[in-house]
Amino acid sequence: MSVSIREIAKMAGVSRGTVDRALNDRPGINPELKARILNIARDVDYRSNKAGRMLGLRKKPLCFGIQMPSQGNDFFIDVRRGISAAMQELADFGLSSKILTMKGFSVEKQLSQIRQLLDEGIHGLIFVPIDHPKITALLDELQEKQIPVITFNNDIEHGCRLSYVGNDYIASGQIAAGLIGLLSAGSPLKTLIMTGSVQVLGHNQRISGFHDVIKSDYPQVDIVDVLECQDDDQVARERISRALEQRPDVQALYITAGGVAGACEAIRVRGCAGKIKVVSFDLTDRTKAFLKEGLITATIEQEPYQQGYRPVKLLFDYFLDGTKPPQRCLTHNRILIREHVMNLDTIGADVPKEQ
Amino acid sequence: MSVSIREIAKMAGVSRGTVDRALNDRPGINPELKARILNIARDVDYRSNKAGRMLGLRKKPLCFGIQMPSQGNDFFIDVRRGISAAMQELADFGLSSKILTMKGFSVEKQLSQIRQLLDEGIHGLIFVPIDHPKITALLDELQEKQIPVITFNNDIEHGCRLSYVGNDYIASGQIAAGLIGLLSAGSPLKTLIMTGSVQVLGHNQRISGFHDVIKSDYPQVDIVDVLECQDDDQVARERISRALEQRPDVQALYITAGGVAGACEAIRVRGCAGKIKVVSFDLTDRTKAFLKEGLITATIEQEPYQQGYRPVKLLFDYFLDGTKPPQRCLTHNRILIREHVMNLDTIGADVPKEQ
DNA sequence: CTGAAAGCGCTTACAG
DNA sequence: CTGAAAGCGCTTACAG
Repeated sequence: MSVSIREIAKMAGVSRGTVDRALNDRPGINPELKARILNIARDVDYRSNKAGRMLGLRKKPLCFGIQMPSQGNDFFIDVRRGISAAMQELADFGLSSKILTMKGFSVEKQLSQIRQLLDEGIHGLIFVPIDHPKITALLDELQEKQIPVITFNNDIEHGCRLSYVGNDYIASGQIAAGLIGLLSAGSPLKTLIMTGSVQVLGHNQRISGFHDVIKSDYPQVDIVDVLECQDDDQVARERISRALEQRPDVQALYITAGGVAGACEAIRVRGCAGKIKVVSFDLTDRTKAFLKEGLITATIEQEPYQQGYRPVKLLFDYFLDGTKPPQRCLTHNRILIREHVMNLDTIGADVPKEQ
Repeated sequence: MSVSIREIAKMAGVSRGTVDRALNDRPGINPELKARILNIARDVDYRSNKAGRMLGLRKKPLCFGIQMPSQGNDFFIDVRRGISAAMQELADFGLSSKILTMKGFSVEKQLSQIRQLLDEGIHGLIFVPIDHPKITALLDELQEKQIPVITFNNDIEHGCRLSYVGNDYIASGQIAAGLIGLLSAGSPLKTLIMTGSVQVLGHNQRISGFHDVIKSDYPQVDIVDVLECQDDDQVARERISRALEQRPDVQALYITAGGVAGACEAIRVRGCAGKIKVVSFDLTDRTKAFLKEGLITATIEQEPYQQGYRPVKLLFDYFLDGTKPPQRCLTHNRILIREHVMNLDTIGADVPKEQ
């Protein structure tokens, strides 16, 4: 509980309005006076009180725009839970949001949806960027317009945003390799990789992180092939089925992205359930069922709830305080095994579920 | 953004003070009038605004008492980080705290420290209870005095508290069993258990959860013995050393509590590093080093930061809103392997570390 | 360029 | 039992 604006006004012998102008870089104040006030504020280590600002916010309520490729993608169910929770928590402080979603990754769609949000009037933007020059250009434009941006789930290589909340794809690939290594128990293990698309940076990073660790620490693991399934279950089913036919010696499958259900079904049909070790990512309802069944050995989850919750909170705090979040807020790579999902209780205190 | 108290006052044709008396069960109001006001509030779905209440709080600032056995226990380092973060976040709303800590588990010490906190004047209590009738009795007394309590890290069987934040010890034992089962790769695995104390409920639950899963799902795993080390590294070193001498066929060690460093040193001295699979709990600096070395195969962490952060937040919200938290807020059982700790980045977005 | 007033929603003494 | 006023810290029009 530090000093209030009122006390600084008293010390400087001016009105509270003038102190406010000095502290918040508002126009219309004598530069010398401003400097004097800022000095006093620094001396007494003034920090604006959140409760006061929060109440004041209701006069000019904030609105955030959110854009994401969540349609038809179960991963985003928990993301949306996180967003809703944060919005509910902050609704009392006047925060509202406009959410636009799309199916799949289309640069044009993303651009037009963000334009729409801007037209409708938003103070900040939260979205899952596609790594494309047009999006980078848009980010530059937003910076000009003083609209802060937080990316989540996927980051953008070049382009300025306040922060990124999400997975470190290289690290998650490394952890997958560590798991496969442990599961090998020191014996040779022929491993197949199924990836979503070689065009997607994150998928490739999950392969390169995996590859590096296998090469340096688990030489007994032999990567026999890398298949692509375009995140499509049907394609995954066919490719995996064919691969197992051609290579009956495959003992492990590492899936970097989508197509998990298709791959698992192919394994089951060939009678290999439980014989082939499967490591996947994320935890959809289908993945959960395969874990219970013992078909998937382990899955690595990336805290989707937090990926929705945190960006909203961070952006709000930025408006309230000017608090700058870290450049990257990495979510934890949660290894989940059968016993995690057999027991509903073990969800984690940060992920409230409906009771 | 719902209606304000002012609007309800207008609808009821009374003053705001009267509405306040009705809504907050304050004395001195005509019962009929109160009922009428409450009806209106229900009709318009009135919810008090947090920002308003938060600002009002500064007149009668809240103070929480915190008591825990953190002295000389590295597990509590992250717990304290979580507490500090929550306190800093809420300082603007007038919250302060008094923290008393002890070394080990003494019922008398715990009682006297809590008495001291009560004497100094606290509005709510957060602590790690010892499961003992005297503590249960104290909880009853606190309920009489209307002082809400949140337990964390350890719960108390009988006794009323607002909520518990911490591990589900049975579930964590089950997950440890799942890990050992996977590491066995289907072959027989002679496994030794080292526990802290057979007097401690949590330690026993970690054994029984482990036992149940092994029995039903991994019959190839053979539990050869259960040793006790009193959470003491010296004792652990000796017991494990002797056990390995007598039973050179041991292939895995499951450690339910403390003494991890002692046990690991014994394994290293006997030249069994990497040959014996070790599963432990929590992540101290020493555990981290053994994971990097490859001596510990996996450790199960229980979100210590959240165990400090959440209770403070939940108790504050309770005072602000009357929001009742769930009976139990379980923290996630995080399986950590070597690759998690090789890379500092993968900490998790909910655990801000100093950069 | 500066000040005085009103307001955000809720609570709390103080009058009546 | 009820009301009118003042205040929590900050912001924002409106005067001057």
